[in-house]
Amino acid sequence: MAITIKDIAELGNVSKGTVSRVINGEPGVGEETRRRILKLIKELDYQPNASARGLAVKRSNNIGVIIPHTGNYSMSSAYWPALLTAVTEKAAANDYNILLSTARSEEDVDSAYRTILRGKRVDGLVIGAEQFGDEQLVELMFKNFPFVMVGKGPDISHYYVDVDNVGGARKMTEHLIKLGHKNIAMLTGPETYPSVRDRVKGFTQAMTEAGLNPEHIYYCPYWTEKAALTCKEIIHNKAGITAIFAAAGDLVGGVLKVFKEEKIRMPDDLALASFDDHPLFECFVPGITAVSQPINLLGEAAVDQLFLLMGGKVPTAKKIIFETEIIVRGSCGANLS
Amino acid sequence: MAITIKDIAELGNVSKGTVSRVINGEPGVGEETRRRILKLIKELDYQPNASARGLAVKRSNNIGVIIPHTGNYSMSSAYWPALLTAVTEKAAANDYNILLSTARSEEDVDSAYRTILRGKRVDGLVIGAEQFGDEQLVELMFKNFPFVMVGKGPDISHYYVDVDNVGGARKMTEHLIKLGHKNIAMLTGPETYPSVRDRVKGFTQAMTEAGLNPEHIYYCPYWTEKAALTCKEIIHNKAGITAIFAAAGDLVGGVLKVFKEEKIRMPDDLALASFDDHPLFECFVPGITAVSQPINLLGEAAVDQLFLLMGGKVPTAKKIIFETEIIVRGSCGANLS
DNA sequence: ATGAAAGCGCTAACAC
DNA sequence: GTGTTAGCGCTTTCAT
Repeated sequence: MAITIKDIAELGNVSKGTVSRVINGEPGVGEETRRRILKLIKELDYQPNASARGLAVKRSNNIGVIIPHTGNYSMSSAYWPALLTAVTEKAAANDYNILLSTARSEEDVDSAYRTILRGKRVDGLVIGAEQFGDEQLVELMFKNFPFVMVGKGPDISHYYVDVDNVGGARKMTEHLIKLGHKNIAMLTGPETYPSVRDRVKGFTQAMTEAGLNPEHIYYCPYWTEKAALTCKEIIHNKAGITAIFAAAGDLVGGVLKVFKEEKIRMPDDLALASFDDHPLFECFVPGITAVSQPINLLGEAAVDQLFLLMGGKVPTAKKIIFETEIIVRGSCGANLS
Repeated sequence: MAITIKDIAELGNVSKGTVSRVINGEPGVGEETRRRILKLIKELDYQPNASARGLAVKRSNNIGVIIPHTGNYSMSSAYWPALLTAVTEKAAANDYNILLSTARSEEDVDSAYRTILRGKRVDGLVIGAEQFGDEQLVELMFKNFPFVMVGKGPDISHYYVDVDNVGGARKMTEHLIKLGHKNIAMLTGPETYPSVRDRVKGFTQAMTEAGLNPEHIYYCPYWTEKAALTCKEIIHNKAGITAIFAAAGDLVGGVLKVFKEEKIRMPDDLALASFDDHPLFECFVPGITAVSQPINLLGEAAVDQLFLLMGGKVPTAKKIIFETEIIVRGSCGANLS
């Protein structure tokens, strides 16, 4: 039988109330008493029961994380795992645990939503944008439940953290242009995603400003096989394209596979740039130039915001945007010294 | 204010007890009543408070997962994210949530241990082997706390799931030998890890049986930079080595980086094989031959075992071992049709 | 089939 | 400074 606050109280010849005060570091306990109880707690290796405490204070000390099904062998991007790690660490530093929910389908999202959110299992939520539908988001907002999104959500304006997708895509496109590419194709995710739209915007801006025509934009689900198919389309449309900007880590695998199959050499036959970096990218010959996102910062900022929200405070900023960095490698033709 | 069982009871003109029975699908409730209460629950969107229920039944319906810090951009392996996904899914299917703890250091492990395990936050634990020290494992066993390890733990004999590391390494080594390699170096993890020892064993067996000398075994932490350094050592020791067997996904990045730097071509200059597959491996030219582990199965089996343990049952097998599969690509010189 | 009531382990308000 | 007590929302006997 596990040891409870009552046991400690009896053994220490004090009341449960006093023990509770000691546990929570509250004032109003004699120095000697406190020391004695603390010693007892340590000796008996007592830990307060989380459910009981949760019931009493109406807090779970858990924060829920809802992200897409990741770690799947079919995903070559390390984005979500990295984010999860950052969030978990930051939460742990604040004495919060992570309740995880990975969602593959719409129903998963909904069931995650029900089990995790309801029943006060969590005090707040970090949600991978694109995971929730508008209705659910609206419901959360309506209930005034604390949550922050990672990545800009649908249309709904709520607290979120994100990278500067427009800027990142723009910088990369400018880099490509500077290297002499004029006919650049953009391979990107589903058109409905705000992040996709922003990346397209950045691409379009850079192209237009350089007097080039951003006509080759290919939307494609984040799915290797489909990316490969779309890549083939790009290659075979004979539009004189010299560079492909794969605007998401998950798409790069598909492109690389096609390059391999069709013996396309980077950067001479075709240049390749990625939005999202991966440790293996620098192992390719040439290395794959990529827009690198500060995922740790995203995760930490998300948790910071969430804690503010959970504390009933109003964060100063509704969104927190981080800059990206281009990691120049050889895949686009840069002259690497 | 959130709606409680009391509200439902009053609105339904029944007692809380009856509502409780309905919620939990227990018998002893009239058909009409049950229907009525169910309807009410749905209408009011009622979800029982997890803490309260946990307190009453002494179960959290959470299972804890303790794995190494993953998703880190410095890790090129998808092993832990994939495992986490599988575990989460399987748990969700049984109405259990995942409480995550990623541990970077020894202290992290200990704090994870304290916060998660104690206080009945979780009813059981899935632990990435190599995460816990012997003392903690012993403590868990002593307390008779249900847990299963993924990967064989230190010396302690407890329930675990794993792949056949000996067999996998052996198969890969035989593959290498069949392709004509005689002087093969094994680059592997820390010597203290049971999985490492098993892989070394498999390698040694295959070499010895072929009349070859398994003398080139290099132990190295799972850390890209160190792997690169060790790889250079292998290359420069001029022992006439023709193939490197990197016995963990995390090491492959280091090797590839060196290959790139030193312009070593696979498989002619040096062959490369990996233990652990990754979606990007097939994108390299040539593709990287790898031992593929059935990570999903591992995760599911771990949860299955854990549920048995949690149910007070004694699983029929103390360990569950899965076979690996070699994915032959071009990096070792195979003649790909 | 259903209600009443005790109790799970803790916190918090109030007393002294 | 410390004890007492009343819940928190649920399950679970035990009556009826």
